[in-house]
Amino acid sequence: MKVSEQHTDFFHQVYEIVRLIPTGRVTSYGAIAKVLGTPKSSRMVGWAMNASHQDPTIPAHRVVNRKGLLTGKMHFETPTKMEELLRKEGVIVKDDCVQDFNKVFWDPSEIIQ
DNA sequence: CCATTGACTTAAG
DNA sequence: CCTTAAGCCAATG
Repeated sequence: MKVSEQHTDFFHQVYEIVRLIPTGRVTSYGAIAKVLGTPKSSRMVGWAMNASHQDPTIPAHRVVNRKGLLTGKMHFETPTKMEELLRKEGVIVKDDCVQDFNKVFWDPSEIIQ
């Protein structure tokens, strides 16, 4: 494997997990980072999302911060695209914040078991 | 090469 | 719940 690629293994693993997020559910950057074994590298998850534009199959709108705040909405095609997509999937969004975050939150560690 | 930034999180006060 | 501070590391200037 070549290491001097644009995407590291970390990025690739982030993409895989994000793709596995069920419709109508969301998860956090930290949860993903934790599953990957680097809980302190949640920023890199966010950076991976920023680079995920190269791959449209990645539902980046299902990834929010630990408070359920749509911090990355401004990086979409339009600032409102993220919450529009979430609402379409049944996620209640109020003031850029996911309501009932505890209910819709999806822990990536469930698929690892 | 050094400094700053950023779709973050945790701990402590 | 709010503010600081620290940790994290790729990307950018």
